[in-house]
Amino acid sequence: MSTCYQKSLRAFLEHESVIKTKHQAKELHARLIRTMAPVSAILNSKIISIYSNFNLLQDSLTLFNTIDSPQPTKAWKSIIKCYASSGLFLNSLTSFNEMRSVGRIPDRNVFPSVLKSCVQLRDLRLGESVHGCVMRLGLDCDLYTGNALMNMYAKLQLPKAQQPFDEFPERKKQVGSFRNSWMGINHPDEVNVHLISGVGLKDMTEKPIEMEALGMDTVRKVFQTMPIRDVVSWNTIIQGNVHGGRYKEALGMLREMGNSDLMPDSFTLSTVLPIFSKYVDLKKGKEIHGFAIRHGFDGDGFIGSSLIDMYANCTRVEDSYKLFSLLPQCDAVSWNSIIAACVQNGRFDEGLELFRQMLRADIEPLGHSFSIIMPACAHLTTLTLGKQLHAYIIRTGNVENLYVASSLVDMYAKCGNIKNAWWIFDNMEIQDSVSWTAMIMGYAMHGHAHDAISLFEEMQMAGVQSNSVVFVAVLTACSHAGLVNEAWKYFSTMTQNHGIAPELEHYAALADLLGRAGRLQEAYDFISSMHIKPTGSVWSALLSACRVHRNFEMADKVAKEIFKIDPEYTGAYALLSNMYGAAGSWKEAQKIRITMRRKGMKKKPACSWIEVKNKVHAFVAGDKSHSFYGQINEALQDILEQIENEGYVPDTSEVPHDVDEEQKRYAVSTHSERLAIAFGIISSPAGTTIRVTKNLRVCVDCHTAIKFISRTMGREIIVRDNIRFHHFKDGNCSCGDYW
DNA sequence: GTAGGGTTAG
Repeated sequence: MSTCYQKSLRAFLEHESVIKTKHQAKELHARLIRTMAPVSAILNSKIISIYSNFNLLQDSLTLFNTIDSPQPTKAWKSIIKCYASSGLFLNSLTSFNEMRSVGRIPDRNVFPSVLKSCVQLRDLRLGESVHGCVMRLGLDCDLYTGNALMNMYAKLQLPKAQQPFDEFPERKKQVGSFRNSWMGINHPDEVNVHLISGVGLKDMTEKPIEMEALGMDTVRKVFQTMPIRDVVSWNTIIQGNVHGGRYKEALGMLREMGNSDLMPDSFTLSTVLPIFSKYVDLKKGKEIHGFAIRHGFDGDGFIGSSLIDMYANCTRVEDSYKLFSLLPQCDAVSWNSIIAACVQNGRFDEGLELFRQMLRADIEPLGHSFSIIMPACAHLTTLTLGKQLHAYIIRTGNVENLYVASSLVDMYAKCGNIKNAWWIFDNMEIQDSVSWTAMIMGYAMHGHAHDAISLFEEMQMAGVQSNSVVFVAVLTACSHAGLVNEAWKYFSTMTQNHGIAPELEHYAALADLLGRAGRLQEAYDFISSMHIKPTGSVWSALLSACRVHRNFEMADKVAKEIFKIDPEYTGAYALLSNMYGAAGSWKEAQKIRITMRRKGMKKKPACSWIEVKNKVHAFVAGDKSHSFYGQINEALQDILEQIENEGYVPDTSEVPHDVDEEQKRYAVSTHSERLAIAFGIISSPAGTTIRVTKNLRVCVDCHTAIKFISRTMGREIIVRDNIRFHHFKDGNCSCGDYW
C-alpha cells in the first residue's frame, strides 16, 4: 500500500464529513485495518464517530470494545450519541456515567444527547444532575447545551398527563433502578441545581400545579443566562409556554423574537398555530398561513397538519380538506388531522371514509388514529365497525393506550354494550378522569344511576381529580333515575367542595331532573336564579317537562323566556306546537306552525338507524324509500297485528295533527324507530339483539309498542334516543317508564 | 438542540 494512499486515508479521517455513505464508512474502515495494523485508539475513535453519525450502533460498539481502556473521550461521546439516537436512552446514560467514572471529562458536544435521554426517560432529577455537571464544567454558556437544557425543563415540568411516553410504564421501573445506581455515585461536579431553580425536589413532587409554573421559570432562567440565542432557543421557550397553556406569554415571546431580528422558521409557525386554533382566531390563523406561503413553508407537513387543525377548529372543514389535498406527502399525522377535522365537526361518515382511504393508502394507523375515529363509531352506533376496530387495535398493540382505551369504553357504552365498556374499563392499567367519566356517563345513559354514582365515589377514593365534565355525567345519572335529592347533593358538592362553577350543562341536567320529577315551579325558579344567563336549551329541558306533565300555563311562560333569549330556537317552537296539537288546541298549534314557516324554520325530521351487515340503514317516519320497503312494511303490519292480539292498544294522544283516529294510528305505526326495528327483525336471525338509534326522543306509543314487540318476538331491543338507552326485554324497559 | 394529530359533556 502506497504512502500516497495512506495520506488520502488520513485526509478522509481528518475531514469526516467527506464520508457520505455507510458503505464508504465501512470501506474506509476496511482499508484502515488492511494498511495500518494495529490501528491506534485515536484512529478507531474517528471511525466510531463516523459510524455513529450514520447511526451504525452495532459497528460502533464492536469497534469500541476492541479499544483497550481507557477509551478516548471521542469514542465515548460517539457511543453515547449513538445510543441516544437509536432510542436506547438508558444505555446512553449508563455510558455517560461510565465515561465519567473512568475519568473522562464530557464536553459540550455530548450534553445534548445526554439531556435528550433524560427527557425521553422522563427523569427530571437526573436532568438536574446533568445540569449540575454542565455548570461545574462551565458549559452553560454553550448554545446547544443551553437549548437542550431548556427543552429538558420545558418537557419534564409539565403536568404528568401532558408528558410524553405515558404508554411505557416499564420504562419508569427501569429508570427507578437506574437512578439509584446513578445517585450513588457522587461526582464532584454534581452541584445542587436546586439553587438554580430555586425550589427543593420535595416541593416539586408535592405541588404539581405550581411545579408547572416554576418549571417554566427554570426554562426562562436558562434562556436569560444564555449569551447567544438562536431560532432553536426561541422555538424551545415558545414551545414550552404553548404546552403549558400560557399562550399570551408564547405570543409575547414570538413578538420579542421578531424584535431581535430572528425570522420565525417552520418550527415556530407550527408551534404557534395551535394557539389560534384554541382561540378559534381564524384571522390570526390565516395570517400565519399567509406568512407560511410567502416564505415557502406551506409544503411542510407539520405546518400543514397544524393548519388543517386550525381551520377545522374554526369550523372551516372545507379549508382543511383543501390544505390536505395540497400537501405534497401525507403521513399518518396528516391523515389524523383531516379525519379529526371531520369527526370533530360531526361529519362522522366522512371521517370513517377517510379512515378507510388512509388504510387503502397503506398508512399504518397509530394509537392517535384510533382515538380520533372511535367517537365516530360511538355517535353512529356502529357496533360492528367498532368491534372490528377494537380487534385491529389489539392486533396493532394499541390496546394499552389510555386515550384509545377510553374511547373504546365510550364507544361500547354508546353502542349499547355496557358490559364490554365495563370490561375494557376494568382491565385498563391506569384510568384517568376521562376514562372514569366515559364509564360513569355510560352507566348514566343506560339508566344505571346507582352504578354510576358508586363508580364516581370510587373514582374519588382512587384520588382522581374531579372536573366539570364528570359532574355532568353524575347529574345525568341522577336525572335519568329521578334522584332529585342526590342531584342536589352533588350539585352543591361540586360548587362548594370542588370549587367548580356550574356550567350550562349542569344547570340543564338539574332543570331537566326537576322538570321530569314534576317539580316544574322549582325548576323554573332554579333556572331563573342561575348565575350565568340560561340558553334556550336549558329552558327547553323544562319545556319538554311541561309537555310531559301537560302544564300549559308553565309552558307558555317558559316558551316566552326562550323566545326572549333565542327567537330562532326551532326546538321550542316544535315542542310547543306538538303540545298544543296533542291537546287538541289546533288553532294555537297552527299559529305556531305558521310562525315557524314565516321564519323559514324546519322541524328536525325524526330519524332512526340500524346497522345491518356492516351497513347503516336510516329511516325517517313514513319513509318508503328503502329498497326493502315492501317487506319491511309487511313485517311491521304483521308485528302490529300480533302485539295487538297480545293486548297492545295504540296511544295516539301525542299525535299533534288534526286528523281522525285512523290517520293518527297510521302516523304512529310508521314512526322511524318501528321501521328500523322491523327491518332489523327481518334481516337478522331469530333471537339476535336489535340495536336502533334515534335522533329524537322515543314517543310514548312507540315505547309501549316496543315493549310488546320485545316479548312477542322474543328479541332484546336496545334503542338509543337522543338522551339515553332503553333496553327492551320480555315486555319491559330498563328505564322503568321513567324517561 | 426545537415541531404536528387524541379520549369524556353539549
